[in-house]
Amino acid sequence: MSREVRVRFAPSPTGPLHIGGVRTALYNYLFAKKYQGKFILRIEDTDQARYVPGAEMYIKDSLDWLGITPDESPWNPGAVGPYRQSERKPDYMKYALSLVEKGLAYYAFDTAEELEAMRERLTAARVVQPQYNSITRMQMKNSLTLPEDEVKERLASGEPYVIRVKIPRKEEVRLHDQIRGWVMVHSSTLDDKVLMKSDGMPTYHLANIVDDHLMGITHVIRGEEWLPSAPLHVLLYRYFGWEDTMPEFAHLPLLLKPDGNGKLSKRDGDRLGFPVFPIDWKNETTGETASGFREQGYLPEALLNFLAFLGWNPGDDRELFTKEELIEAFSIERIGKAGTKFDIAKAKWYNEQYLRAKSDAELAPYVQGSAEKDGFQISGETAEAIAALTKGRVSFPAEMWQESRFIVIAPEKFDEQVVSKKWNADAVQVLSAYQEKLDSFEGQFYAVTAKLLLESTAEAEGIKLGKVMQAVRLSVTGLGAGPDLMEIFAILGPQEVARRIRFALESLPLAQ
RNA sequence: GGUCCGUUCGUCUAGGGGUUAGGACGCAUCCCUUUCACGGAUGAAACACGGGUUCGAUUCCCGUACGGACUACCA
Repeated sequence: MSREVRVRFAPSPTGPLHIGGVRTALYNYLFAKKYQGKFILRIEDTDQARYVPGAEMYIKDSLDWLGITPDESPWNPGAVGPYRQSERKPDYMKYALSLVEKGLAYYAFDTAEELEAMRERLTAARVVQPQYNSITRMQMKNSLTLPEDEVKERLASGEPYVIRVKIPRKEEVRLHDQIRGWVMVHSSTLDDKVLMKSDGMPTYHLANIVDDHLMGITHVIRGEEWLPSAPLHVLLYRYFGWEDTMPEFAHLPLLLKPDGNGKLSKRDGDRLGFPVFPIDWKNETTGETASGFREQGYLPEALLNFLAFLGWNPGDDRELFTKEELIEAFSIERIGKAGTKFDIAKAKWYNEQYLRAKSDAELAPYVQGSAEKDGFQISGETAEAIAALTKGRVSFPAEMWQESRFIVIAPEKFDEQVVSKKWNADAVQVLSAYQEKLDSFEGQFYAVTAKLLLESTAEAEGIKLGKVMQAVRLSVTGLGAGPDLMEIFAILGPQEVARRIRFALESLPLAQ
């Protein structure tokens, strides 16, 4: 009988969640849902110095926006809470001490200066990797080297100490990773990592193992940056006697910068012209805002789809997946091994696909919102018409309004390049006649109606419509290019079109 | 430096001992369009290198190169 699948996303609230973290969360979510398991959010706030207020809510808001809401979290706790490590503080010392009792960990009293001196001494002695390990620990101040009485005395006097894990001298540590297969590391390359810090808080390594065990985590899906410390984690499971329920590991390939080298970092923010955060993040100390995908106009379902394909693929040619389809298709076996460069052009393409798939009614509020920011109130009807006209031409919702604001705002200036090239006697002749016909027009004014009327006008004047078409567009929109002109006429209505044409005729006298 | 991980078109990737090495983004050309886009079609574009193993390696093995992660009382 296999256990219920339980996975966790465990960010530390040290700032805004970056997009790589979002992908990790997504993969965890997809995996959990695929197997009808639970997706847990655990806040790893054991580093008091780096704690950033607001980061927790940012994480929650980001996940909510993308629809990858945890089944258990600080905000909807399950049975294994609390879900913030700072609130689980008493547990960790207990577990660390159990290791000390078993002789698998020890107290260490070395000061920062002493540690630094040790590293310098080792470096001077040409030791390739100066570290606190099975060899050097015998020259340091710890419960392995100090007399028992002195250790007790130091502890009783309240002297600061840490608890370090005792890594075996010679041992091959084997670790199975679902993406990379078996990974072998020799314990001699590992150091005696700190488990409990002198402030009484656990380090990531201890807290992570204890919590994953206590929370019944079955699969650890996390970034590749954790692979080097995974052998230590395996060792800890063994030391605690939890090997039989040790989770499966899957270390995800990293998200890389699109330019140059290295992993995509928070600093890359707006440097590269695209966001690396899911939603806007305002830095309270500097007052600066790092932009997010949401505010840039990315639709959550598009970003989700894009993110899923960064390092994973379904094995066939399909690329457009709803969240439900992703859940159905997802598997750890199909996650790639190599790092993935972040290509914003593809994200944009996904956004276009999802934008076009939306109904005009769904898009209307976006148009109304943009208009309002611009200082205009427009009706739902107009907004829908604009959406219909522009959604196939743009990448982001806000561009629909930008593409068509001349519908609401009559042009006062005209594109000079188009004026000089296309504004001529023929155009003036056709437009003069057309505006008169529009004035006397009665009945429903559809796009085809507008077109028929324009065509017959040009014909009556003996002028090829194709020669003056751009001038017609110019007179009504002020521009040389844009959405289907006749559809625009239909939205404006005959009177408004006629009025604009007259304004253009007055504003643009023909040069003699 | 050390340990670990990786390497198919510019990018995301499929594939896998014998293939015209497939798709997508982007790019180019053409078609559609009385504009610009959308859409459609076509095209250019890749198995890092060197050794093995094999009748045959892009695919398996080893090495090299290159890239990346880690190397804190940070996660």
